[in-house]
Amino acid sequence: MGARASHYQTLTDLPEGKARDIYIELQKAILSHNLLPGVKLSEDEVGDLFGASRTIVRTALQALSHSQLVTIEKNRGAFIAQPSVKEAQEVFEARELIEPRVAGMAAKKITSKDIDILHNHIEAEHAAIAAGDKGEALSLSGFFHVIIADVAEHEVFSKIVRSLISRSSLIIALYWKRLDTTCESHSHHALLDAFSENDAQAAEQIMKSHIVDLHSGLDLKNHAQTKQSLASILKK
Amino acid sequence: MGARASHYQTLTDLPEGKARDIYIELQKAILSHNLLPGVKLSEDEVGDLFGASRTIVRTALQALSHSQLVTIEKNRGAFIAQPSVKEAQEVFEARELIEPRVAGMAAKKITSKDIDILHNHIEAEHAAIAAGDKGEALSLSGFFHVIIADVAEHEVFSKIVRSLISRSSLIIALYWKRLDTTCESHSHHALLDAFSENDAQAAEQIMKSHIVDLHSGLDLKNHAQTKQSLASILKK
DNA sequence: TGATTAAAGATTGTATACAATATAGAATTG
DNA sequence: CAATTCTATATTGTATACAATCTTTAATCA
Repeated sequence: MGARASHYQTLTDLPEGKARDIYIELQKAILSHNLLPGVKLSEDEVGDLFGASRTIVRTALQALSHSQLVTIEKNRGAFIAQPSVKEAQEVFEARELIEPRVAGMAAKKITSKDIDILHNHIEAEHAAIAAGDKGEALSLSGFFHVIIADVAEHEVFSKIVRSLISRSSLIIALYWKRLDTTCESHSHHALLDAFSENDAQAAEQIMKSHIVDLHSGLDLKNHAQTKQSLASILKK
Repeated sequence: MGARASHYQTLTDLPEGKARDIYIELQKAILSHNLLPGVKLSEDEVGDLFGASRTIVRTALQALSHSQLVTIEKNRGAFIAQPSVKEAQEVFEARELIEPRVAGMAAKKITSKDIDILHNHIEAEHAAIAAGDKGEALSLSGFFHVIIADVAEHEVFSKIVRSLISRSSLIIALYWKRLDTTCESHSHHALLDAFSENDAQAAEQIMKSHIVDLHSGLDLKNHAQTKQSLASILKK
């Protein structure tokens, strides 16, 4: 449970300060589907919302743009990114290559403390589902993968995985076709078992099929372009 | 030959304008080892050099920071990044996983026009070596890998590869131990052969051992921290 | 002399004013 | 009435002024 908050942190290298705070808040809203693809992030609006000047807001928005969660169009402004079908394919192809390797590395290094964290994480996910908070559940299920990358203690892979998972959240917002988001828990439990036994090969295998399964849950024909307002939602 | 310039472009999503120009110029200087790890990039100095205001310079520096070519320290400024030994290891481990896959994909999609481009690229590399321009030669040899990623037509992998190769340039500046930088040409030629025959497996295999070989050319014990001035060099 | 402190200078952090551009609405024209 | 042009408004792009912080130098003290 307590481990969750910390995982919103590190997609960005922004130094501490308001810009970083804004980055993290917006990221949180995006990953939990409170801000949907296509929504405009006006500099003034964001600035008013967080009590920051446009200078600061721009720093945060540019950082989000570099993380590919936001698209900045010249003279038009910043919008929540809308990954194309091709990008969606590619992101999951990349995950299918990289995350199994990372899971294997994690299996070799994992400690009992890490296993506890992952276990608690799964429980938090269940709690969120029980509470009907789909966005939070989705966000948690993504961070499960991030924690694994952290366990592997490989910063380069970890950053790549973070980026791919963030983008997956946008992709899921646009293209997810299944009604149940809970089906994944099975894979996550299976992973946990493999980790407990330090079985790198099994972890790798399970992760691979887990991601293939997620990939197959996308409907990559539908183009669901969205549009909606901002301030109302962010003020949780 | 003509293909070269275009490959300095796309590590950044910066919209066209001065900030992007500055980004590209600084990147060029970094990748050709005209700006070495540790060098400070003062906002005023860069601004004077390019005739831009600090606002613009900061945009460029922040973008470079997100590409991990530059490190920004709060209240201290921007410096050319100095990858640690651990980061160096990790970057090459990532390359060993990702680039062979990308090479395999490229082998399946490559056209005769692409092969010409790669061929010309190798010749340009030779020419640079003959002209004694080591920095240019190194830069070109990195971009060889980027071109392959572009041939694979996989933007997600391509961006990752670009990022890893850029960082490799910094790593080589700090840790390269061999005297000959030309040894690689053999691998590049071998790759070209595999591509010509659309032999994905061979391409994958050759790329893997090529990167392992590059990795082994690093001395990951020495810490060579550098320091030097700026404006003199950038004014080519 | 060596170390510590204090002041001066230089550099980055932030807010804001103004310019350039895009957007939305009104007026005009066929 | 539809389409287009024009005008007013709102939004982003950029430069600059001022504040906060760090760095360097000088001065002080043991």
